[in-house]
Amino acid sequence: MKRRSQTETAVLGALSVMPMTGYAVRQSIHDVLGHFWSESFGQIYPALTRLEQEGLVEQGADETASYTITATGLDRLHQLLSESIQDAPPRNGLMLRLFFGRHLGTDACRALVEQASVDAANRLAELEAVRAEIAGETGTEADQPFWLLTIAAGEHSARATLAWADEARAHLDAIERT
Amino acid sequence: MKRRSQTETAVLGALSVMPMTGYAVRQSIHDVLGHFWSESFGQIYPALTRLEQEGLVEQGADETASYTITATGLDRLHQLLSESIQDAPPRNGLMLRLFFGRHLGTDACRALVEQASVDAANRLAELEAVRAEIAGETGTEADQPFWLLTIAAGEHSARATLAWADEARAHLDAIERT
DNA sequence: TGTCTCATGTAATCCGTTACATGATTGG
DNA sequence: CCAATCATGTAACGGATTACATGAGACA
Repeated sequence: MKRRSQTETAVLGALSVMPMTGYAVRQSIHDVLGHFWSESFGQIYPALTRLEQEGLVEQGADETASYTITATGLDRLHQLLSESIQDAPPRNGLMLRLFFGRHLGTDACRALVEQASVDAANRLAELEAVRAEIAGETGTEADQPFWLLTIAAGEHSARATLAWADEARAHLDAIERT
Repeated sequence: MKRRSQTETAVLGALSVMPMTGYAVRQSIHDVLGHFWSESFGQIYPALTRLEQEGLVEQGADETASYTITATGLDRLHQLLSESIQDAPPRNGLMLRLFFGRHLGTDACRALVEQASVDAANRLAELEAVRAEIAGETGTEADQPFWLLTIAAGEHSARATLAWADEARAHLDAIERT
């Protein structure tokens, strides 16, 4: 089973919130979904062209060159979202390094754990900022409860990393004492 | 800055534990590191050829066709592990769907959350099994503390997912009642 | 004898990033 | 007026999966 690109899902999703230019699509995915998703211009612009050819989005002929999602586009979005999740194979660089940590040394491992801990703390702060940002938006009230769902997931994940880092620190000390 | 493949790191790492065939390299990465890393044959075999040409691994000319890591190979492994982590851009299919959950409907979202919860519970069980498996191994005592470090990370992550799922269930109920 | 696992490899294909190219508009 | 941001695209490149092809040995 070949795995299909999910770029069009993300683009249609972004346009389902409000009409936007391609640039703004990238912007909003990066800013709001950034902890869970990413798209590059090299994907977004060709995708928009395809979507327009299929009549799923329309480029506002008015002064704003924004794209608007059509009724068919909304149908398609629903359909795409319903498809089974295809997860990318895991590739966790931190875990790869720690797994072979014997060859890296406990000090370097400790540094990696510290870095992960700091990153998680930053992520927590950013998620808090995003939460505040979307709560202040108007016109997206119906979407917000779902957005908060994903933010909560990010927060749980970040806090889990912090807790693990504490454990790992002690663990590494114990390794060194043997 | 172009992003280099980390396949050779994974392969050298696997061979640093014990000599193996390419098939067994894939096997052990899949079985033990499976929650954090993955490699396919299409990557492993060409990588082994390259590594052999560079003198980082040697194919045992004896009856076993296993590859053995050389002293230079160990140096290279250390060096590769020390390089800065390059994280793949995030692509979380579950979060993408929940984020646009308004178009998916609360019932479908609930099903996604349930699935994630079940998956996390399974992951927890598998990690427990891996923990038991490696604890019983001999000849890998020096590596085991580091392996346990990664297993702990997986467990924290899985438990965080379970906790989030509980929260999400309640959250979705609240959405529906409005 | 036939199927399953072990074992090695290659070719097609695609996804996605990065880099490059270009231009309009805004604001200090 | 110059820099930064907004805006749209394309081409090159590389990484990785998937599928295909092949064969040996085990074992039932």
